[in-house]
Amino acid sequence: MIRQYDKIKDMDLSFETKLVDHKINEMDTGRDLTQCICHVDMDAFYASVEELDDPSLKEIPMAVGGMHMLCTSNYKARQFGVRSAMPGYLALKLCPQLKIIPLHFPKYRAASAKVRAIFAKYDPSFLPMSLDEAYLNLTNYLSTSELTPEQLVQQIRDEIQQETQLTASAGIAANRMLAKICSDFNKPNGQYFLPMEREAIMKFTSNLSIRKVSGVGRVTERVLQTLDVKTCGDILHRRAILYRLLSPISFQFMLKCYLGLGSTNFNLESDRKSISVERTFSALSKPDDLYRKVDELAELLAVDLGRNQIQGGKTVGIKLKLTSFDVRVRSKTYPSYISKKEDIARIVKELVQKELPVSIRLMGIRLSSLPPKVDDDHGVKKYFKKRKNTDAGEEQPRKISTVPSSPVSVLTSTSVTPDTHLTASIAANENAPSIVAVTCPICSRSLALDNHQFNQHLDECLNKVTVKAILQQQQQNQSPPQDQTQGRSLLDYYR
DNA sequence: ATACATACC
DNA sequence: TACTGGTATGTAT
Repeated sequence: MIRQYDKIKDMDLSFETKLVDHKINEMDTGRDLTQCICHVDMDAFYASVEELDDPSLKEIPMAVGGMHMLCTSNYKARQFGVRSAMPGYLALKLCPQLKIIPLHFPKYRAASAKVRAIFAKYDPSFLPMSLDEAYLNLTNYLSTSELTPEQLVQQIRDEIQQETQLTASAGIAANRMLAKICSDFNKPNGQYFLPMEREAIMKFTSNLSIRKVSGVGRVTERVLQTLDVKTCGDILHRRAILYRLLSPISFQFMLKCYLGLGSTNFNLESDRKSISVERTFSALSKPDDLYRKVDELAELLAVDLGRNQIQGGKTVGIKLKLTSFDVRVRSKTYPSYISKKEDIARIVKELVQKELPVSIRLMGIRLSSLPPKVDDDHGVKKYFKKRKNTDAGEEQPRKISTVPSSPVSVLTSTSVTPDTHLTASIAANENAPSIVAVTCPICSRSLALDNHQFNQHLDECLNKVTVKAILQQQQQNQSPPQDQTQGRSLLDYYR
C-alpha cells in the first residue's frame, strides 16, 4: 500500500476530492439525529461480581479467568498493567500478588439478568451485546417523560446500582457508534452525553482518536497513522488519498467516522452471515481422535443452528490450528443447505481428512451461505422493516487495505476532456456560482451548469444503473483499459 | 468460491 | 507449563 501511496501522493486529486465531497455532503444531509441511543457498560463486570461475594477482593489486585486467559481485572490489578485478554501467567509476572479467580458464569448471568430487567423497562427492545454491555434506544421513553437524557441515564445507572450493587458507565448519543465511544469517556461509574446535534458531533469527532472507534484496531490504526490520520477529523484532509487507497467499504466507514455517523438499528440477527463453533484442546493427531472432535463440534453447531432458527448453510468450513500455531482454513460449498449434524460431521471429516497428517490444538467448524432470513412478519409492518436503506450500515468497517487502483481514471480517461481541463472547470465553479461549462466525468457529456446543478447532475449520474451502463459501454467502445479492476470501487459504492 | 487477516469482548 | 477463545466479516486470490 505504501507503494500505491507513493505513486499517487503527488498526483492531482482535485477530482477525487470533488467526488468525495459530494458523497460527504450526501451522507451529512442524510444524518439521522432523531434517536437517543445509550450504551451501557458494566464496570469490570466479572471482577465486580466476584467482589460482591468476597469484599476482601476489593483490597487486592485480582483478576477473573485462568492461567491461559484473563477476562477482567479489578482496578487495583489494572494499576499493575493487568488487562483483560491477557494470559494469566503473564499477568502474574507483572503482578506476583495477583489473585486469579476462576470464572463463575452462572453468577455473572444472574447479575446480568437483573441488569437486563432494568434495561427492558426503558427499552423493551434493548440490544444486549454481551453479559455486561447493551444498547438502549431511549427515544420512546424520553418522549413520554420530562427527564433529560442525562437525567434518565443517571436514573438507570442508579437503579442498576441499587439492584445489583454494581456500577455501570454509559454513553448517550445519536447513534450506536458514538454512544459506545461516549460510554468509555467517564469510566468507571460515569456517563457522557453527546448532544444529538450536528455541530456537537462534528466537534466531538474532529479531535477524536480514530482508535476509539469500534472496528479500528491496532493494525488499522497503524495503517492510518502512515497516512497522517490520527483523528476522525484528519480523515477530511486526507479524503482523496483515502478514497484512492481504501476499498469502498473501508472508505465509506472512514467517512462515517469523520461525520460521526452510525447505526441506530438494533436488529443484528437480520444479517448474520455465518455460524461456527471452535474449541481448543491439548494436541491431537490421531485421525480417530480428530473425528471424535468433529462429532462433538458438529453436535454443538447443530444445536446452535436450532437455537438460532437457522435452516442451514451451503458452505461448510473447518479451521485447524496446528500445534505450531499455524492456522489452516478449508471450506466447501454445496448446492443445497446442510443442517443435520450427521451431514455436517461427514463433510467436515472429508475436509479434515485432506489435511492429514496434522497435529492440532484447535478445531473449528462453520456454516456459511446461510439462507436469507425468513420474514415472518405479516401485514404492512414488513414494508418498513425490510428497507435496506442507504445508511442502515452497521458499524462494519474492518479490513483496511488497498484497492488496486481508482475507478476514476478509467472514467475520466474516456472523457473527451482531459483531467486537467475538467478539474479546472470545477475549481472555477467553486468560487463563482455562475454557469460554467463542465464535462461530466461520469457520462462525459458537456454541460453548462452552475455548481448546484452540477451536483444534482452528479447525483443522477451516480446511480447504479447509470454507472453500470457507462462502464459497460466503455468496455465495448474502448481498447481494453490498462487496469481491469478499475471499474470496481465506484460501482460498489452504488450497489 | 476459497483462504487469510483483523476486530471485538 | 503456558500467548487466550469464540464469533463475525472484510479482502485477496
